Amino acid sequence: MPMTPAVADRLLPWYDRHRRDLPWRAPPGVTADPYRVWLSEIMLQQTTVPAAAPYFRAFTERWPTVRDLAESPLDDVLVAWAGLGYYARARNLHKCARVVAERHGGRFPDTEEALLELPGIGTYTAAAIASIAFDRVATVVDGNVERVVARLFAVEEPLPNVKPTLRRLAATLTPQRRPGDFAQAMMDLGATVCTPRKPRCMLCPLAEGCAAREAGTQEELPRRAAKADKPTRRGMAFWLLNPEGAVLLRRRAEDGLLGGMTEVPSTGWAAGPVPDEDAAMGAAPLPARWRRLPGMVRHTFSHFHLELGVMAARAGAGWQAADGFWVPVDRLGGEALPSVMRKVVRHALAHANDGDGA
DNA sequence: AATTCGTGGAT
DNA sequence: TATCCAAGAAT
Repeated sequence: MPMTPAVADRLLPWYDRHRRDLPWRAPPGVTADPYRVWLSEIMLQQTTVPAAAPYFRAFTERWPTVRDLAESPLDDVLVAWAGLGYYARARNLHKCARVVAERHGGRFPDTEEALLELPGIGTYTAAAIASIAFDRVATVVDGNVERVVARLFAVEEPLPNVKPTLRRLAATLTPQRRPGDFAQAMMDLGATVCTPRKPRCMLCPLAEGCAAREAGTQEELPRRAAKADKPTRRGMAFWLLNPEGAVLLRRRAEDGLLGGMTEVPSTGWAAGPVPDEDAAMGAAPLPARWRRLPGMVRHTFSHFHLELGVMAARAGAGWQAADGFWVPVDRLGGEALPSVMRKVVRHALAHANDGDGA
């Protein structure tokens, strides 16, 4: 068993020496802006630091305060979030900003309990904001902390079932002083030293007393239950270009996969083969001289693979689709196009001149 | 309680 | 190429 009270006493000095300078971090000793802490924590949910950093810079430059964000239309937020994934985060981010602006006077609540009531803020994020922005004693448990704790105590039971146990063990480590720094130190340790593969135990301030290291199981912990394999869904997308050089797009449903985002019209995505050209016609946004482009767009979502065939056609002047809108190809950067749809755009443009596609 | 929800880098 | 997985939340 590690000497739990000593963990923070060893980790905080390590943090003071190795603390990473991340875009959302205030200088040492300076109180963090709760808005920036909140924004970064939402962006970092299931997302790497390198992926989130440029989005964080763009958001804080464009929306310096939570009120600025609250006053912005949701669609602008979705455009800015496009490419970062898990788009419910962006919808909840906007919703949360409005709640904070309208019901909390533009200031984030300063307790875990109150933070938990806000959209998009769960147990992890509430604890992170409370500790980092408000110096509240809170147990912050993310994937890094789970890994560090599982190794420190040599917990053999697999995730995710063992999560409650890991949380209880983490709570025994949480210090009364500098809880925010301790939380960030645990996460930094997990990100840079106690890494998923090849942990650098020689550099670890907690190596002494680490039960997994003593048992030699540090590279095996934490164990994880086997994951279900991803099925493959397929569909056909429709690339329709009008005489002005604009492409037909539409908005996805507000909820569910890619909710509220912009898409190239397509058939549904389902198990089975890519629809043949005749079958796809029934789902085409408009009748036209549709032609199958060579190749396929492949993309992997959180829980399934997608293979998308692409058909292309030219629209006549003045054509309109019931639920679609036209966007000039050179202005697609201003649309809320998720990564999979940017792949479709790239594929269509790449093959636009293979025959009559363009 | 088990599913759903993205993306891209590392290995 | 295939798999893993990263500062999780909502339902």
